Amino acid sequence: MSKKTQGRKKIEIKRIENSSNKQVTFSKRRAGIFKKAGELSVLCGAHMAVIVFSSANKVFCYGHPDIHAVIESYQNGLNSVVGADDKAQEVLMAEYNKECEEKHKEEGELKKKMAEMKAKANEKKMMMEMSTSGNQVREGFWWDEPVDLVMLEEREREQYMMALETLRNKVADKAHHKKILSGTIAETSVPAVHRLYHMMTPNNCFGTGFGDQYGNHGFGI
Amino acid sequence: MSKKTQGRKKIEIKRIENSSNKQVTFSKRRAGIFKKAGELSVLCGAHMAVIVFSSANKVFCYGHPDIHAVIESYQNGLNSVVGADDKAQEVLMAEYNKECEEKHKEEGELKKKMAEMKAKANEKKMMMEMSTSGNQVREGFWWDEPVDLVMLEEREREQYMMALETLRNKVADKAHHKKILSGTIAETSVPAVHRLYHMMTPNNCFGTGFGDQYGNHGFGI
DNA sequence: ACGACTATACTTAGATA
DNA sequence: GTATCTAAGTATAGTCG
Repeated sequence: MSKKTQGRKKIEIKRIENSSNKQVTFSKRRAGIFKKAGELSVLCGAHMAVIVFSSANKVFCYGHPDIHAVIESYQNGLNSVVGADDKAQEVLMAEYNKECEEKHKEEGELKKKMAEMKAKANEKKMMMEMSTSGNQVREGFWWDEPVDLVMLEEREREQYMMALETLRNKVADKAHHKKILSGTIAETSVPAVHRLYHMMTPNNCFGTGFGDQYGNHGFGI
Repeated sequence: MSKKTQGRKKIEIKRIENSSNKQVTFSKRRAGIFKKAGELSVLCGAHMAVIVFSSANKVFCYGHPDIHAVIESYQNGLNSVVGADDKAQEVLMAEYNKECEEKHKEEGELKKKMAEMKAKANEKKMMMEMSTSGNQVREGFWWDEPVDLVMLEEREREQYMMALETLRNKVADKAHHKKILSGTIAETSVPAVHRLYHMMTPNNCFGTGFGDQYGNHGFGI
């Protein structure tokens, strides 16, 4: 019998012109990279940040242990702790890493709670979509899709933000960590953007995305 | 005849305890991620930034079309251009993307020049290493290894910095782009770090790393 | 547009030098 | 610390529902 598919074909690494093909490839490969990033973080304890803007300017990101902290470290070269000598820095870093590990464990619980809240939001979103269009309902994982905070009831939204903030502050809100990490949650570092929403990726990702409440690939700024 | 190797074994995704094993895995997988990132950028025209800190706090990064611009976009949500309406923003973004493409082409030439300069630096580095130790000479690609600017003659170093800055400013140094991108090259955003050096990864990466001139995995800042 | 499938291309763990 | 090799593990291009 003949083969069911041709299987994977070799492709040249150059701009994909076919737009829908490009969109599919983007989704698949983005997911692949985030998975790899997560694995590297876990396997090697590497701190890292990945930010991806789709060609439609939608943002996706991954960070371990905390994307903002990683970016800040990158930008400051951990310079905010200058003054201490190398040994002191080493000690600080050891403590910091230890706490990151602890935080890692706590994520499990928080993720569950967040997942529940997201589920609620997604239900509402589904219902809205069904009532506004004939499109099929999304079935992907919650973390693959930005979730509109707008969709959450005010109180649920607050809970969600709290959960995020708590998680973030678990590590950040300590005297010496305040020197390494600064700012609180996204609102302070990502000011006044209309149609702001938050998204998460599988592991430890606190990112910020821009788009409209319909999930369009609109010009999301 | 028996098999030469066992081949790849399945591993659990959990912290690798064996330190040298971890180091090897880190290098391999980091390279893998950067390659994937480069492919995603090219295939889908995605703007992206990847920052990785090794557990020894060495930094590696990748950015397309410009890591600093991507980070800034992420942090600001392109907010610096607020005031304009959506349509105007769309036009700006189209222009911006177009210029990114142009810049992309110019990179070819600049890369050659930089490669030459790097080659000089590497020669010197090799000679130093040979005279100070019996270690074998590095044979990897120049972009895989941070290069000490210290190793460059003052004038060459200046050329190198100029090349980087020119490239960066090709896009950044326009009236409306000044609103989107800001700052110049690393020195301004990564202040006074001892033993500062620059590194590049295969595609369009302008990053900054911290370490000593011997490439040690010291506590790098 | 998205998910499942599957043959194939690609990545990589472990061993070795 | 790195480079290379190979078998086996994974990611994914194209296709179909």
